[in-house]
Amino acid sequence: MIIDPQSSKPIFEQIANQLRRQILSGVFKPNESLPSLRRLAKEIRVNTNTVQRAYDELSREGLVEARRGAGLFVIDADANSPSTKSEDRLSKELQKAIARAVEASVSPQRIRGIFRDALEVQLSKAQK
Amino acid sequence: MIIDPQSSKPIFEQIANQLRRQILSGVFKPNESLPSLRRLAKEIRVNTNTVQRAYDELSREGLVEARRGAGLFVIDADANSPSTKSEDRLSKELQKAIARAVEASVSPQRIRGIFRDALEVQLSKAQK
Amino acid sequence: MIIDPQSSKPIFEQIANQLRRQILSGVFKPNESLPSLRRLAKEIRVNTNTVQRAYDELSREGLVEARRGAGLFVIDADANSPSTKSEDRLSKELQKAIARAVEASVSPQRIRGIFRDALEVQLSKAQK
Amino acid sequence: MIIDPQSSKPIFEQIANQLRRQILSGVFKPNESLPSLRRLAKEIRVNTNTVQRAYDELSREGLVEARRGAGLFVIDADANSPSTKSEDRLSKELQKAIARAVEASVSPQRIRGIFRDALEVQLSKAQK
DNA sequence: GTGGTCTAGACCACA
DNA sequence: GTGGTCTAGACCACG
Repeated sequence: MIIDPQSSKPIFEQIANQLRRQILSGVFKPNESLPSLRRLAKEIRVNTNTVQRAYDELSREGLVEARRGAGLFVIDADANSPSTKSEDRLSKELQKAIARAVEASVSPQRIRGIFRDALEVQLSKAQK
Repeated sequence: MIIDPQSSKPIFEQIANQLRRQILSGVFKPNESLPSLRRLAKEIRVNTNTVQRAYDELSREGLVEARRGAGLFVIDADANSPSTKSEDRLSKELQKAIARAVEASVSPQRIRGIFRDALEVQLSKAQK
Repeated sequence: MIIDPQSSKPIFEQIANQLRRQILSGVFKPNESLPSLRRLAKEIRVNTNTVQRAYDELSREGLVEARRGAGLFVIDADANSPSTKSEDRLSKELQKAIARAVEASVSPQRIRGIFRDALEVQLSKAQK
Repeated sequence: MIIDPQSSKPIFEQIANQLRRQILSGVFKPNESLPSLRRLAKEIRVNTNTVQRAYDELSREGLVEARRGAGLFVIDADANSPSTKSEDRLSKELQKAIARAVEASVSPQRIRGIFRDALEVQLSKAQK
Protein backbone atom coordinates (compact mmCIF):
# COMPACT_ATOMS: atom_id res chain seq x y z
CA MET A 1 0.00 0.00 0.00
CA ILE A 2 1.61 3.20 -1.19
CA ILE A 3 0.42 6.61 -0.06
CA ASP A 4 1.54 9.89 -1.53
CA PRO A 5 0.51 12.71 0.79
CA GLN A 6 1.57 15.28 -1.81
CA SER A 7 -0.74 13.99 -4.50
CA SER A 8 -3.75 16.06 -5.46
CA LYS A 9 -5.74 12.86 -5.18
CA PRO A 10 -7.19 12.65 -1.66
CA ILE A 11 -5.55 10.10 0.58
CA PHE A 12 -8.80 8.29 1.27
CA GLU A 13 -9.23 7.86 -2.46
CA GLN A 14 -5.75 6.47 -2.89
CA ILE A 15 -6.50 3.93 -0.20
CA ALA A 16 -9.87 2.99 -1.65
CA ASN A 17 -8.42 2.55 -5.14
CA GLN A 18 -5.69 0.22 -4.00
CA LEU A 19 -8.01 -1.85 -1.83
CA ARG A 20 -10.53 -2.08 -4.66
CA ARG A 21 -7.89 -3.40 -7.00
CA GLN A 22 -6.74 -5.93 -4.43
CA ILE A 23 -10.26 -7.16 -3.81
CA LEU A 24 -11.13 -7.49 -7.46
CA SER A 25 -7.86 -9.27 -8.19
CA GLY A 26 -8.53 -11.73 -5.41
CA VAL A 27 -5.88 -10.71 -2.91
CA PHE A 28 -8.70 -10.55 -0.40
CA LYS A 29 -10.99 -13.55 -0.61
CA PRO A 30 -14.77 -13.39 -0.23
CA ASN A 31 -16.18 -13.78 3.23
CA GLU A 32 -13.36 -12.61 5.36
CA SER A 33 -10.72 -10.21 6.42
CA LEU A 34 -9.38 -6.84 5.37
CA PRO A 35 -7.14 -5.20 7.94
CA SER A 36 -8.90 -3.39 10.75
CA LEU A 37 -9.40 0.34 10.59
CA ARG A 38 -6.89 1.06 13.29
CA ARG A 39 -4.30 -1.43 12.13
CA LEU A 40 -4.28 -0.12 8.58
CA ALA A 41 -4.29 3.46 9.79
CA LYS A 42 -1.27 2.82 11.97
CA GLU A 43 0.51 0.94 9.24
CA ILE A 44 0.24 3.66 6.64
CA ARG A 45 0.42 6.43 9.23
CA VAL A 46 -2.79 8.23 8.53
CA ASN A 47 -5.70 9.03 10.77
CA THR A 48 -8.31 6.34 11.36
CA ASN A 49 -10.94 8.68 9.96
CA THR A 50 -9.17 8.74 6.64
CA VAL A 51 -9.11 4.96 6.37
CA GLN A 52 -12.69 4.91 7.57
CA ARG A 53 -13.68 7.11 4.67
CA ALA A 54 -11.99 4.75 2.22
CA TYR A 55 -13.82 1.78 3.73
CA ASP A 56 -16.99 3.78 3.45
CA GLU A 57 -16.52 4.12 -0.28
CA LEU A 58 -16.07 0.38 -0.73
CA SER A 59 -19.14 -0.30 1.39
CA ARG A 60 -21.21 2.01 -0.73
CA GLU A 61 -20.02 0.24 -3.84
CA GLY A 62 -21.13 -3.05 -2.36
CA LEU A 63 -17.69 -4.60 -2.59
CA VAL A 64 -17.40 -5.06 1.09
CA GLU A 65 -19.68 -5.29 4.08
CA ALA A 66 -18.98 -3.99 7.57
CA ARG A 67 -20.15 -6.12 10.45
CA ARG A 68 -20.22 -4.08 13.62
CA GLY A 69 -17.82 -5.34 16.18
CA ALA A 70 -16.46 -7.96 13.81
CA GLY A 71 -14.72 -6.31 10.91
CA LEU A 72 -14.88 -5.68 7.19
CA PHE A 73 -15.79 -8.59 4.96
CA VAL A 74 -15.51 -9.02 1.24
CA ILE A 75 -18.95 -9.65 -0.21
CA ASP A 76 -19.50 -13.15 -1.49
CA ALA A 77 -20.82 -12.65 -4.98
CA ASP A 78 -22.27 -16.16 -5.08
CA ALA A 79 -24.43 -15.47 -2.06
CA ASN A 80 -26.13 -12.85 -4.12
CA SER A 81 -27.58 -15.24 -6.67
CA PRO A 82 -31.32 -15.44 -6.06
CA SER A 83 -32.58 -18.91 -5.28
CA THR A 84 -35.89 -19.00 -3.47
CA LYS A 85 -39.12 -17.97 -5.08
CA SER A 86 -39.54 -14.84 -3.00
CA GLU A 87 -36.11 -13.66 -3.87
CA ASP A 88 -36.61 -14.50 -7.50
CA ARG A 89 -39.81 -12.53 -7.58
CA LEU A 90 -38.22 -9.61 -5.79
CA SER A 91 -35.35 -9.65 -8.24
CA LYS A 92 -37.66 -9.52 -11.24
CA GLU A 93 -39.77 -6.75 -9.81
CA LEU A 94 -36.75 -4.68 -8.94
CA GLN A 95 -35.33 -5.24 -12.42
CA LYS A 96 -38.49 -3.93 -14.02
CA ALA A 97 -38.85 -0.92 -11.77
CA ILE A 98 -35.20 0.01 -12.11
CA ALA A 99 -35.24 -0.49 -15.86
CA ARG A 100 -38.06 2.01 -16.20
CA ALA A 101 -36.29 4.49 -13.97
CA VAL A 102 -33.04 4.16 -15.87
CA GLU A 103 -34.99 4.61 -19.09
CA ALA A 104 -36.40 7.83 -17.65
CA SER A 105 -32.81 8.84 -16.92
CA VAL A 106 -33.03 8.84 -13.17
CA SER A 107 -29.45 8.79 -11.97
CA PRO A 108 -28.05 5.65 -10.34
CA GLN A 109 -27.36 7.66 -7.21
CA ARG A 110 -30.97 8.76 -6.97
CA ILE A 111 -32.13 5.22 -7.55
CA ARG A 112 -29.94 4.08 -4.69
CA GLY A 113 -31.23 6.87 -2.47
CA ILE A 114 -34.83 6.05 -3.26
CA PHE A 115 -34.18 2.38 -2.63
CA ARG A 116 -32.60 3.09 0.74
CA ASP A 117 -35.58 5.20 1.74
CA ALA A 118 -38.04 2.58 0.58
CA LEU A 119 -36.30 -0.22 2.43
CA GLU A 120 -36.12 1.78 5.60
CA VAL A 121 -39.78 2.63 5.46
CA GLN A 122 -40.79 -0.98 4.94
CA LEU A 123 -38.55 -2.25 7.72
CA SER A 124 -39.90 0.21 10.23
CA LYS A 125 -43.44 -0.68 9.20
CA ALA A 126 -42.65 -4.33 9.66
CA GLN A 127 -41.40 -3.70 13.16
CA LYS A 128 -44.76 -2.55 14.36
CA MET B 1 -34.68 21.98 11.16
CA ILE B 2 -34.99 19.68 14.15
CA ILE B 3 -31.99 17.81 15.45
CA ASP B 4 -32.10 15.22 18.18
CA PRO B 5 -28.58 14.50 19.40
CA GLN B 6 -29.79 11.60 21.52
CA SER B 7 -31.41 9.78 18.65
CA SER B 8 -29.86 6.57 17.47
CA LYS B 9 -30.19 7.97 13.97
CA PRO B 10 -26.94 9.75 13.07
CA ILE B 11 -27.10 13.52 13.08
CA PHE B 12 -25.75 13.82 9.54
CA GLU B 13 -28.56 11.56 8.40
CA GLN B 14 -31.17 13.66 10.18
CA ILE B 15 -29.83 16.72 8.43
CA ALA B 16 -29.67 15.05 5.04
CA ASN B 17 -33.21 13.73 5.38
CA GLN B 18 -34.67 17.11 6.18
CA LEU B 19 -32.74 18.91 3.47
CA ARG B 20 -33.73 16.26 0.95
CA ARG B 21 -37.35 16.74 1.81
CA GLN B 22 -37.08 20.49 1.59
CA ILE B 23 -35.40 20.31 -1.79
CA LEU B 24 -37.88 17.87 -3.25
CA SER B 25 -40.78 19.88 -1.92
CA GLY B 26 -39.40 23.03 -3.44
CA VAL B 27 -38.37 24.98 -0.36
CA PHE B 28 -34.99 25.38 -2.03
CA LYS B 29 -35.31 26.36 -5.66
CA PRO B 30 -33.14 24.94 -8.43
CA ASN B 31 -29.96 26.79 -9.23
CA GLU B 32 -29.63 28.52 -5.97
CA SER B 33 -27.69 28.01 -2.90
CA LEU B 34 -28.25 26.09 0.28
CA PRO B 35 -27.01 27.64 3.52
CA SER B 36 -23.23 27.45 3.77
CA LEU B 37 -21.58 24.67 5.72
CA ARG B 38 -20.50 26.93 8.52
CA ARG B 39 -23.70 28.90 8.76
CA LEU B 40 -25.88 25.84 8.98
CA ALA B 41 -23.47 24.21 11.42
CA LYS B 42 -23.60 27.23 13.68
CA GLU B 43 -27.35 27.49 13.43
CA ILE B 44 -28.06 23.94 14.49
CA ARG B 45 -25.04 23.79 16.79
CA VAL B 46 -23.22 20.88 15.31
CA ASN B 47 -19.74 20.55 13.94
CA THR B 48 -19.08 21.63 10.36
CA ASN B 49 -17.88 18.13 9.55
CA THR B 50 -21.28 16.75 10.42
CA VAL B 51 -23.06 19.13 8.08
CA GLN B 52 -20.40 18.41 5.48
CA ARG B 53 -21.23 14.76 5.63
CA ALA B 54 -24.91 15.49 5.10
CA TYR B 55 -24.08 17.65 2.08
CA ASP B 56 -21.93 14.83 0.84
CA GLU B 57 -24.90 12.50 0.85
CA LEU B 58 -27.02 14.89 -1.15
CA SER B 59 -24.20 15.39 -3.64
CA ARG B 60 -23.85 11.66 -4.10
CA GLU B 61 -27.56 11.38 -4.74
CA GLY B 62 -27.25 14.03 -7.39
CA LEU B 63 -29.69 16.40 -5.72
CA VAL B 64 -27.22 19.21 -5.25
CA GLU B 65 -23.91 20.23 -6.74
CA ALA B 66 -21.03 21.79 -4.85
CA ARG B 67 -19.20 24.60 -6.59
CA ARG B 68 -15.90 25.22 -4.88
CA GLY B 69 -15.64 28.61 -3.37
CA ALA B 70 -19.19 29.39 -4.29
CA GLY B 71 -21.57 27.14 -2.42
CA LEU B 72 -24.03 24.29 -2.78
CA PHE B 73 -26.54 24.53 -5.60
CA VAL B 74 -29.73 22.62 -6.16
CA ILE B 75 -29.54 20.67 -9.38
CA ASP B 76 -31.70 21.90 -12.19
CA ALA B 77 -33.57 18.66 -12.79
CA ASP B 78 -36.19 20.40 -10.83
CA ALA B 79 -38.98 19.54 -8.52
CA ASN B 80 -41.70 19.49 -11.13
CA SER B 81 -39.84 17.91 -13.99
CA PRO B 82 -40.90 14.56 -15.43
CA SER B 83 -37.96 13.17 -13.52
CA THR B 84 -39.76 13.71 -10.24
CA LYS B 85 -42.69 11.74 -11.51
CA SER B 86 -40.38 8.93 -12.49
CA GLU B 87 -38.85 8.98 -9.08
CA ASP B 88 -42.22 8.94 -7.43
CA ARG B 89 -43.24 5.98 -9.47
CA LEU B 90 -39.98 4.19 -8.77
CA SER B 91 -40.41 4.83 -5.07
CA LYS B 92 -43.88 3.33 -5.04
CA GLU B 93 -42.87 0.29 -7.02
CA LEU B 94 -39.87 -0.36 -4.82
CA GLN B 95 -42.05 0.02 -1.72
CA LYS B 96 -44.46 -2.62 -2.96
CA ALA B 97 -41.81 -5.09 -4.05
CA ILE B 98 -39.84 -4.70 -0.84
CA ALA B 99 -42.97 -4.98 1.31
CA ARG B 100 -43.76 -8.33 -0.25
CA ALA B 101 -40.21 -9.54 0.22
CA VAL B 102 -40.16 -8.46 3.86
CA GLU B 103 -43.46 -10.20 4.34
CA ALA B 104 -41.90 -13.35 2.91
CA SER B 105 -39.12 -12.82 5.46
CA VAL B 106 -36.34 -12.16 3.04
CA SER B 107 -33.58 -10.59 5.14
CA PRO B 108 -32.69 -6.92 4.65
CA GLN B 109 -29.21 -8.04 3.71
CA ARG B 110 -30.48 -10.21 0.90
CA ILE B 111 -32.81 -7.48 -0.29
CA ARG B 112 -29.88 -5.13 -0.52
CA GLY B 113 -27.82 -7.71 -2.37
CA ILE B 114 -30.58 -8.41 -4.84
CA PHE B 115 -31.11 -4.71 -5.38
CA ARG B 116 -27.43 -4.15 -6.03
CA ASP B 117 -27.42 -6.95 -8.58
CA ALA B 118 -30.56 -5.69 -10.28
CA LEU B 119 -29.23 -2.17 -10.53
CA GLU B 120 -25.93 -3.36 -11.91
CA VAL B 121 -27.63 -5.47 -14.54
CA GLN B 122 -29.84 -2.62 -15.67
CA LEU B 123 -27.00 -0.15 -15.82
CA SER B 124 -24.84 -2.43 -17.91
CA LYS B 125 -27.78 -3.08 -20.23
CA ALA B 126 -28.32 0.64 -20.58
CA GLN B 127 -24.75 1.15 -21.63
CA LYS B 128 -25.24 -0.85 -24.79
CA MET C 1 -38.35 -11.01 13.89
CA ILE C 2 -36.59 -8.83 11.38
CA ILE C 3 -33.08 -7.58 12.02
CA ASP C 4 -31.22 -5.13 9.82
CA PRO C 5 -27.57 -5.08 10.82
CA GLN C 6 -26.90 -2.12 8.54
CA SER C 7 -29.52 0.08 10.11
CA SER C 8 -28.44 3.08 12.08
CA LYS C 9 -30.80 1.89 14.80
CA PRO C 10 -28.89 -0.35 17.21
CA ILE C 11 -29.66 -4.03 16.91
CA PHE C 12 -30.55 -4.38 20.59
CA GLU C 13 -33.10 -1.63 20.09
CA GLN C 14 -34.60 -3.34 17.06
CA ILE C 15 -34.99 -6.50 19.09
CA ALA C 16 -36.44 -4.71 22.11
CA ASN C 17 -38.94 -2.83 19.96
CA GLN C 18 -40.26 -5.94 18.31
CA LEU C 19 -40.46 -7.92 21.52
CA ARG C 20 -42.23 -5.05 23.25
CA ARG C 21 -44.80 -4.92 20.51
CA GLN C 22 -45.31 -8.65 20.59
CA ILE C 23 -45.76 -8.61 24.35
CA LEU C 24 -48.20 -5.72 24.35
CA SER C 25 -50.16 -7.26 21.50
CA GLY C 26 -50.42 -10.53 23.32
CA VAL C 27 -48.20 -12.77 21.22
CA PHE C 28 -46.47 -13.65 24.44
CA LYS C 29 -48.91 -14.39 27.25
CA PRO C 30 -48.42 -13.24 30.82
CA ASN C 31 -46.60 -15.58 33.12
CA GLU C 32 -44.83 -17.50 30.50
CA SER C 33 -41.42 -17.46 29.06
CA LEU C 34 -39.81 -15.61 26.22
CA PRO C 35 -37.28 -17.51 24.10
CA SER C 36 -34.03 -18.07 25.94
CA LEU C 37 -31.14 -15.74 25.38
CA ARG C 38 -29.12 -18.26 23.47
CA ARG C 39 -31.99 -19.59 21.40
CA LEU C 40 -33.07 -16.19 20.25
CA ALA C 41 -29.49 -15.13 19.66
CA LYS C 42 -28.87 -18.17 17.51
CA GLU C 43 -32.11 -17.74 15.62
CA ILE C 44 -31.47 -14.18 14.58
CA ARG C 45 -27.71 -14.64 14.38
CA VAL C 46 -26.56 -11.99 16.77
CA ASN C 47 -24.34 -12.12 19.79
CA THR C 48 -25.96 -13.19 23.07
CA ASN C 49 -24.80 -9.91 24.59
CA THR C 50 -26.96 -8.06 22.13
CA VAL C 51 -30.07 -10.02 23.01
CA GLN C 52 -29.16 -9.65 26.67
CA ARG C 53 -29.21 -5.91 26.29
CA ALA C 54 -32.63 -5.99 24.65
CA TYR C 55 -33.99 -8.13 27.50
CA ASP C 56 -32.41 -5.65 29.87
CA GLU C 57 -34.44 -2.85 28.35
CA LEU C 58 -37.68 -4.75 28.75
CA SER C 59 -36.79 -5.57 32.34
CA ARG C 60 -36.16 -1.96 33.10
CA GLU C 61 -39.51 -1.04 31.64
CA GLY C 62 -41.12 -3.62 33.85
CA LEU C 63 -42.60 -5.60 31.00
CA VAL C 64 -40.79 -8.82 31.78
CA GLU C 65 -39.11 -10.31 34.78
CA ALA C 66 -36.01 -12.47 34.79
CA ARG C 67 -36.15 -15.47 37.10
CA ARG C 68 -32.68 -16.84 37.55
CA GLY C 69 -32.23 -20.24 36.05
CA ALA C 70 -35.74 -20.28 34.69
CA GLY C 71 -36.02 -17.67 32.03
CA LEU C 72 -37.75 -14.46 31.19
CA PHE C 73 -41.39 -14.12 32.14
CA VAL C 74 -43.98 -11.67 30.97
CA ILE C 75 -45.24 -9.65 33.89
CA ASP C 76 -48.74 -10.40 35.01
CA ALA C 77 -50.10 -6.90 34.67
CA ASP C 78 -51.39 -8.26 31.47
CA ALA C 79 -52.24 -6.99 28.07
CA ASN C 80 -55.93 -6.52 28.75
CA SER C 81 -55.77 -5.20 32.24
CA PRO C 82 -56.92 -1.68 33.11
CA SER C 83 -53.22 -0.85 33.25
CA THR C 84 -52.98 -1.20 29.49
CA LYS C 85 -55.78 1.28 29.09
CA SER C 86 -53.98 3.70 31.34
CA GLU C 87 -50.86 3.28 29.30
CA ASP C 88 -52.75 3.84 26.10
CA ARG C 89 -54.22 7.00 27.47
CA LEU C 90 -50.87 8.18 28.74
CA SER C 91 -49.33 7.51 25.38
CA LYS C 92 -51.93 9.55 23.56
CA GLU C 93 -51.68 12.44 25.97
CA LEU C 94 -47.92 12.51 25.75
CA GLN C 95 -48.10 12.39 21.97
CA LYS C 96 -50.32 15.43 21.86
CA ALA C 97 -48.34 17.46 24.34
CA ILE C 98 -45.05 16.63 22.67
CA ALA C 99 -46.42 17.35 19.22
CA ARG C 100 -47.37 20.84 20.31
CA ALA C 101 -43.99 21.41 21.89
CA VAL C 102 -42.15 20.22 18.79
CA GLU C 103 -44.35 22.48 16.72
CA ALA C 104 -43.33 25.37 18.96
CA SER C 105 -39.73 24.28 18.27
CA VAL C 106 -38.86 23.25 21.77
CA SER C 107 -35.71 21.17 21.38
CA PRO C 108 -35.83 17.40 22.01
CA GLN C 109 -33.26 17.93 24.75
CA ARG C 110 -35.48 20.39 26.56
CA ILE C 111 -38.49 18.16 26.14
CA ARG C 112 -36.57 15.36 27.79
CA GLY C 113 -35.44 17.60 30.59
CA ILE C 114 -38.94 18.85 31.24
CA PHE C 115 -40.26 15.31 31.21
CA ARG C 116 -37.65 14.19 33.70
CA ASP C 117 -38.56 17.02 36.00
CA ALA C 118 -42.27 16.38 35.68
CA LEU C 119 -41.89 12.70 36.40
CA GLU C 120 -39.73 13.36 39.42
CA VAL C 121 -42.21 15.83 40.83
CA GLN C 122 -45.12 13.45 40.42
CA LEU C 123 -43.25 10.54 41.94
CA SER C 124 -42.25 12.51 44.99
CA LYS C 125 -45.82 13.72 45.39
CA ALA C 126 -47.04 10.15 45.20
CA GLN C 127 -44.76 9.11 47.99
CA LYS C 128 -46.57 11.26 50.47
CA MET D 1 -11.91 6.91 43.55
CA ILE D 2 -11.69 3.69 45.48
CA ILE D 3 -12.57 0.34 43.96
CA ASP D 4 -12.93 -2.87 45.91
CA PRO D 5 -12.94 -5.81 43.50
CA GLN D 6 -13.85 -8.17 46.34
CA SER D 7 -17.00 -6.35 47.27
CA SER D 8 -20.33 -7.94 46.49
CA LYS D 9 -21.35 -4.61 45.06
CA PRO D 10 -20.73 -4.57 41.30
CA ILE D 11 -17.77 -2.47 40.26
CA PHE D 12 -19.81 -0.35 37.89
CA GLU D 13 -22.09 0.47 40.79
CA GLN D 14 -19.19 1.44 43.02
CA ILE D 15 -18.00 3.78 40.30
CA ALA D 16 -21.44 5.22 39.68
CA ASN D 17 -22.01 5.82 43.37
CA GLN D 18 -18.78 7.71 43.85
CA LEU D 19 -19.27 9.78 40.73
CA ARG D 20 -22.81 10.58 41.76
CA ARG D 21 -21.65 11.79 45.13
CA GLN D 22 -18.96 13.92 43.55
CA ILE D 23 -21.40 15.48 41.13
CA LEU D 24 -24.01 16.24 43.75
CA SER D 25 -21.38 17.68 46.08
CA GLY D 26 -20.14 19.93 43.35
CA VAL D 27 -16.73 18.39 42.65
CA PHE D 28 -17.83 18.33 39.04
CA LYS D 29 -19.49 21.58 38.03
CA PRO D 30 -22.50 21.81 35.76
CA ASN D 31 -21.79 22.09 32.07
CA GLU D 32 -18.43 20.57 31.95
CA SER D 33 -16.64 17.35 31.59
CA LEU D 34 -15.94 14.21 33.64
CA PRO D 35 -12.94 12.10 32.83
CA SER D 36 -13.14 10.28 29.51
CA LEU D 37 -14.16 6.63 29.47
CA ARG D 38 -10.74 5.38 28.59
CA ARG D 39 -8.87 7.68 30.92
CA LEU D 40 -10.93 6.71 33.93
CA ALA D 41 -10.82 3.05 32.98
CA LYS D 42 -7.04 3.15 32.74
CA GLU D 43 -6.70 5.08 35.96
CA ILE D 44 -8.67 2.66 38.08
CA ARG D 45 -7.60 -0.34 36.03
CA VAL D 46 -10.94 -1.69 34.99
CA ASN D 47 -12.39 -2.49 31.59
CA THR D 48 -13.80 0.42 29.62
CA ASN D 49 -17.09 -1.43 29.41
CA THR D 50 -17.39 -1.29 33.18
CA VAL D 51 -16.89 2.45 33.31
CA GLN D 52 -19.23 2.73 30.37
CA ARG D 53 -21.91 1.00 32.36
CA ALA D 54 -21.45 3.37 35.29
CA TYR D 55 -21.75 6.37 32.99
CA ASP D 56 -24.84 4.78 31.55
CA GLU D 57 -26.45 4.74 34.97
CA LEU D 58 -25.77 8.41 35.53
CA SER D 59 -27.18 9.23 32.11
CA ARG D 60 -30.35 7.37 32.84
CA GLU D 61 -30.69 9.26 36.09
CA GLY D 62 -30.38 12.49 34.19
CA LEU D 63 -27.37 13.65 36.14
CA VAL D 64 -25.07 13.80 33.17
CA GLU D 65 -25.44 13.96 29.45
CA ALA D 66 -23.20 12.36 26.85
CA ARG D 67 -22.41 14.57 23.90
CA ARG D 68 -21.14 12.44 21.09
CA GLY D 69 -17.55 13.12 20.27
CA ALA D 70 -17.19 15.61 23.07
CA GLY D 71 -17.55 13.87 26.38
CA LEU D 72 -19.77 13.55 29.40
CA PHE D 73 -21.24 16.75 30.80
CA VAL D 74 -22.92 17.45 34.10
CA ILE D 75 -26.46 18.59 33.51
CA ASP D 76 -27.10 22.20 34.34
CA ALA D 77 -30.04 22.11 36.70
CA ASP D 78 -30.79 25.76 36.08
CA ALA D 79 -31.20 25.14 32.40
CA ASN D 80 -34.05 22.87 33.31
CA SER D 81 -36.19 25.60 34.79
CA PRO D 82 -39.03 26.22 32.35
CA SER D 83 -39.12 29.76 31.09
CA THR D 84 -40.90 30.14 27.81
CA LYS D 85 -44.63 29.70 27.45
CA SER D 86 -44.33 26.61 25.30
CA GLU D 87 -42.15 24.91 27.82
CA ASP D 88 -44.38 25.95 30.64
CA ARG D 89 -47.39 24.57 28.89
CA LEU D 90 -45.59 21.37 28.04
CA SER D 91 -44.52 20.99 31.63
CA LYS D 92 -48.05 21.36 32.92
CA GLU D 93 -49.48 18.95 30.41
CA LEU D 94 -46.86 16.36 31.16
CA GLN D 95 -47.48 16.80 34.89
CA LYS D 96 -51.17 16.10 34.46
CA ALA D 97 -50.73 13.12 32.20
CA ILE D 98 -48.06 11.61 34.40
CA ALA D 99 -50.05 12.23 37.55
CA ARG D 100 -52.98 10.26 36.17
CA ALA D 101 -50.70 7.45 35.09
CA VAL D 102 -49.01 7.29 38.48
CA GLU D 103 -52.43 7.27 40.09
CA ALA D 104 -53.35 4.30 37.92
CA SER D 105 -50.16 2.66 39.17
CA VAL D 106 -48.31 2.59 35.91
CA SER D 107 -44.69 1.99 36.86
CA PRO D 108 -42.15 4.80 36.41
CA GLN D 109 -40.21 2.60 34.04
CA ARG D 110 -43.21 2.11 31.81
CA ILE D 111 -43.91 5.81 31.87
CA ARG D 112 -40.38 6.45 30.72
CA GLY D 113 -40.68 3.84 27.99
CA ILE D 114 -43.95 5.28 26.76
CA PHE D 115 -42.48 8.77 26.79
CA ARG D 116 -39.48 7.68 24.77
CA ASP D 117 -41.74 6.07 22.20
CA ALA D 118 -43.98 9.10 22.01
CA LEU D 119 -41.08 11.49 21.56
CA GLU D 120 -39.54 9.39 18.85
CA VAL D 121 -42.79 9.18 16.95
CA GLN D 122 -43.32 12.93 17.07
CA LEU D 123 -39.77 13.72 15.99
CA SER D 124 -39.90 11.43 13.01
CA LYS D 125 -43.23 12.94 12.01
CA ALA D 126 -41.72 16.40 12.26
CA GLN D 127 -38.88 15.43 9.97
CA LYS D 128 -41.20 14.81 7.07
C1' DG E 1 -10.80 -4.96 19.69
C1' DT E 2 -13.81 -3.48 15.65
C1' DG E 3 -16.53 -0.37 12.92
C1' DG E 4 -19.38 4.15 13.27
C1' DT E 5 -20.36 8.84 14.52
C1' DC E 6 -18.98 13.18 16.33
C1' DT E 7 -16.14 17.39 17.90
C1' DA E 8 -12.48 20.74 17.71
C1' DG E 9 -9.56 22.86 15.08
C1' DA E 10 -6.28 22.84 11.29
C1' DC E 11 -4.74 23.67 6.28
C1' DC E 12 -5.80 23.82 1.32
C1' DA E 13 -7.77 25.48 -3.27
C1' DC E 14 -10.97 28.37 -5.24
C1' DA E 15 -13.97 32.75 -5.97
C1' DG F 1 -15.99 33.73 2.22
C1' DT F 2 -16.95 28.66 0.23
C1' DG F 3 -16.34 23.61 0.02
C1' DG F 4 -12.87 19.65 0.76
C1' DT F 5 -9.52 17.10 3.37
C1' DC F 6 -7.09 15.87 7.40
C1' DT F 7 -5.67 14.98 12.44
C1' DA F 8 -6.38 13.94 17.32
C1' DG F 9 -9.19 12.06 20.23
C1' DA F 10 -13.89 11.39 22.23
C1' DC F 11 -18.35 8.33 22.98
C1' DC F 12 -21.27 4.39 21.11
C1' DA F 13 -22.81 -0.29 19.59
C1' DC F 14 -21.22 -4.71 19.03
C1' DG F 15 -18.48 -9.48 19.27
